[in-house]
Amino acid sequence: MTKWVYIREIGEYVGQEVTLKGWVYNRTDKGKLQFLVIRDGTGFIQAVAFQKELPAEVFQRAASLTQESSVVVTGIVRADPRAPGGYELGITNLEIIQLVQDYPIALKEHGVEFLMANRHLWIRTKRQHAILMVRVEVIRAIRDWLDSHGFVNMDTPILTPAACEGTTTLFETDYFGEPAYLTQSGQLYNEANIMAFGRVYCFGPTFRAEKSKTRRHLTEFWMVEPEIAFCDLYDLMEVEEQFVSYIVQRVLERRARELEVLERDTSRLAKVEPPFPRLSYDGAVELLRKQGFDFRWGEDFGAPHETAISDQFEKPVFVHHYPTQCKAFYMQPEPGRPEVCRSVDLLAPEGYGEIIGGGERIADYELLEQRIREHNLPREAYEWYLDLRRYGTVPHAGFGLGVERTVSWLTGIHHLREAIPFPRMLERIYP
RNA sequence: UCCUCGGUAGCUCAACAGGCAGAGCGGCCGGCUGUUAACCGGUUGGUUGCAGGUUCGAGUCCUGCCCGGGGAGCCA
Repeated sequence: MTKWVYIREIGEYVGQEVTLKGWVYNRTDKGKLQFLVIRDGTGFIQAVAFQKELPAEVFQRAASLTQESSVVVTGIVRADPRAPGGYELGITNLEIIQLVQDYPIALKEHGVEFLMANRHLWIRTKRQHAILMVRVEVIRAIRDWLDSHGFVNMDTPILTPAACEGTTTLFETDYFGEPAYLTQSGQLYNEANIMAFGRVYCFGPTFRAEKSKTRRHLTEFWMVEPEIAFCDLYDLMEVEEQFVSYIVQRVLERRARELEVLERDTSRLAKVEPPFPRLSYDGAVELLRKQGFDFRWGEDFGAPHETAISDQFEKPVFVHHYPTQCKAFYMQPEPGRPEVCRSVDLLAPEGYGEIIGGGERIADYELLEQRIREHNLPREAYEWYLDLRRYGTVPHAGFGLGVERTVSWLTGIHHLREAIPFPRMLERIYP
């Protein structure tokens, strides 16, 4: 029995006979010569079967293979410039685990509806595999950077008793006869956690029952939310630009092959290093008006506005000091100018929009209590949150980074439904 | 919720002004020792989203419904 190896490490076995276990991605029939593309989850490799060099039944099996049939292939690894990837396997034996009939997805063009209905199979294709491996790297980079910069992972509940931010729609569920809601953010709990642990982050799925039907929205998406005690708006922006730059450079370094499969132009990504440009909301409004937008001060930016702003910069751009009225109740107002608050969003280049939202939180008990009243929030649900300002309050800040939007930007894909294995969207919960 | 585009073979799409429902891919059969979503020849394949209506005749026109794409608002 020859050694079972993974395609990822095939280059280490040139000249040796090895065994691969995987699936037939495609077959090209040349009569007395068969080209098989085998995938095993770690990569793709061409395997070649010559009729002359094989027992008749082995060649016959190779010639009978259909797309996505599961196989165990043994052969000699050789470097060959004619093979995609530079290596190929000269087949010496082949066992079929299952011969597949009528695999639905051809390696041709398909429509969105068909592909989404077959998402469980679509993820096997090269392009989807590459996108999801970039996602893997983004998530690893997030954890590595935070873990090595004094943050501790302190996860927050998914089932919550009340809205974190009262405005957006919540998914309601039954909690032993009481209504409970799927979380929209772990931030409020993070604020409790920093008073115990200093620097924390939570990382998990987030749910928004918004009836949004755009390329930038999912109803279930993943968000990492760091929160820092003794931190103001300006400290926060420095953390964010270090963090995002690390993620980008790490993906460029370790997922170059995947970005090549995706034909991503990486020249702009390579420039993503601190510092990022900083633009106040006032400055952004001025910039928009210069470009001919009829924009009223006090409104939040829509997608076309975000794109117009980020197009002016090569790197991601911070927009800070939004009007207090368009941000959440806990945002710290700017001293001496209460109509704006110490919030900051990070807009990705190339039209990928807001990937981070965050800011400095209100530390003062009286002011926070007043805001809860102004926003008509149920006081009793926030009693524990007010305790954080009663017992040792400190200036603090935090942010949330959307994983799928970040992956979409880095991979250059058009729609973020491809940035998660099984997207949950409006009117779609299958498969 | 609103605006907009669409639904025809397993898939991607044609079908003029209402007049025999077609092609490519896939599948199947045959050919080829260097293919890269191979190529060549043959062949198979249809409740035109659903329900009504107009008409000698409807994929095509009308009404309602269902499903999907793109966008807006809101947000990461």
